[in-house]
Amino acid sequence: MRLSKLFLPTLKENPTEAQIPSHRLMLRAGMIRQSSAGIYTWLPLGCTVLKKIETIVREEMNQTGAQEVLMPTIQPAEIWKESGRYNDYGKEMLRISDRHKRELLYGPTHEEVITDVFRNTIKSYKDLPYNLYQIHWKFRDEVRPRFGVMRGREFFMKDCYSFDIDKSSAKHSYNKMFMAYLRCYARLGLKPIPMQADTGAIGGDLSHEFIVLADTGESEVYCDVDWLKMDPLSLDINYENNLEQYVEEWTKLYAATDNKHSSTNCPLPDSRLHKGRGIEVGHIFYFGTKYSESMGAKVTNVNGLDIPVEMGSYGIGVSRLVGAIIEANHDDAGIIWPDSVTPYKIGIINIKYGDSKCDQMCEKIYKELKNKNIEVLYDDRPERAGVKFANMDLIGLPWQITVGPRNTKDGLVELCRRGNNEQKITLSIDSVLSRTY
RNA sequence: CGGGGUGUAGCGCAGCCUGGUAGCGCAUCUGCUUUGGGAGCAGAGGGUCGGCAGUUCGAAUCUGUCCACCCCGACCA
Repeated sequence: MRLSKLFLPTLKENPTEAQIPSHRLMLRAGMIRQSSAGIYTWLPLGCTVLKKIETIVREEMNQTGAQEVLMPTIQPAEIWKESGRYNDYGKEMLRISDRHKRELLYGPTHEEVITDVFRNTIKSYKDLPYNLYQIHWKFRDEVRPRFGVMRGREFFMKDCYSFDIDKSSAKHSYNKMFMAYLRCYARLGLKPIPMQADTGAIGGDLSHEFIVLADTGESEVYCDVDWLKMDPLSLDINYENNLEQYVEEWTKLYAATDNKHSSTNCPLPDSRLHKGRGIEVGHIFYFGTKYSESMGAKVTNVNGLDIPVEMGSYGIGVSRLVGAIIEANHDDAGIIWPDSVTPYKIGIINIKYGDSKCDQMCEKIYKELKNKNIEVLYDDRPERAGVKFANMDLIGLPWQITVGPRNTKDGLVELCRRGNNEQKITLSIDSVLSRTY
């Protein structure tokens, strides 16, 4: 992509409304614009990152055998009355009515919709288990939206719902999600820590929330220093096998949020206690028959008896993750994207646009990298060098190739890794084209 | 939902106390100079001062009311 063509409205100054780094940087880097409180338009740069995260989450979900669906954003109030949540959910649920005065709502979550589909179609234990997921928009009318996309009212979420015939099978479904979540976050360049959690409005008796560590996170987190060494991607997981040992491995180390932690109940000596900050980016629940019971989602078991199906639901805040990743990866100059989600892998800075040597070299590098299917953003604007450096640092592409008159005469360019700008290396155009990024 | 705050050009702000017809920096456009970390000079365009009502000869400024947004707390992916 040529920067001269890209819709990228960056801001030099900090917008006053943005208080935390991710919000500030997303606005400044031209990723989002606010539409109203807690509701955003995603501009090309932000949209690309969102899609990248979505793809990783989708890949990991598919690996577990979960199947993708799309449910409506607008739901009938009727099914919520059946489950008993229509009144319970409170003002966070946006209630609307259509021209016939029928009661509708903009879905804050989808247990009711999926349970409704399930009960109308699945009748036998032989069909189970199923795990169905979707990745799309939800709306919760938060009293106080804040922190940009980290706490919006409209948000992009992966939610999935498991259906099993009995408790042990349901536990396996839960464990699959548990492990898949660890993998998702790790692939996004984050350090995930699962923590025992309250089940809140969704209900149930088994639940974990996933916290990622970030210095500017919203809540304090206390955990065993050994968490920092854990790497979910090093595990070779077969989702067909019993995953209990892995889950145990990943829940035995101490971890607690500040409202559950106190120096008196903490089992760790100070030397092993890591105190940091974290952001909640996922939550998984096993809630048994809470909805299947109230909504009559029953299947016939091996003995010919109709029994309510065992369920769980599992959420990942995809749009929130964009903010969380930035919170965990930025410096004073801007964002530092992890390779897995960066909107472009390489930025080419043409220091002197209009200089035939610089232009030619940039064009060559741009075209050849594109031919190698590397996502590259070429700053071909007739701007001053300082503007281009500042912009490239702000949008945080992991690699920067600088082409300037100092080096073009010798056929050389400079390469540096975002975050290590002082460690620029000078190399030939051939080696910059042949190396792997 | 309780408490606090802010709405003036695309962004950041001053002006308001003490009413007299709107200003600064950045951005944008034009020209010249400059050219390796958000350039300099000269010029230009852009605002029904959040909306409505009132007081007044006259309202960005005073009064009332509504709206929007932000911050702190309680709640959440």
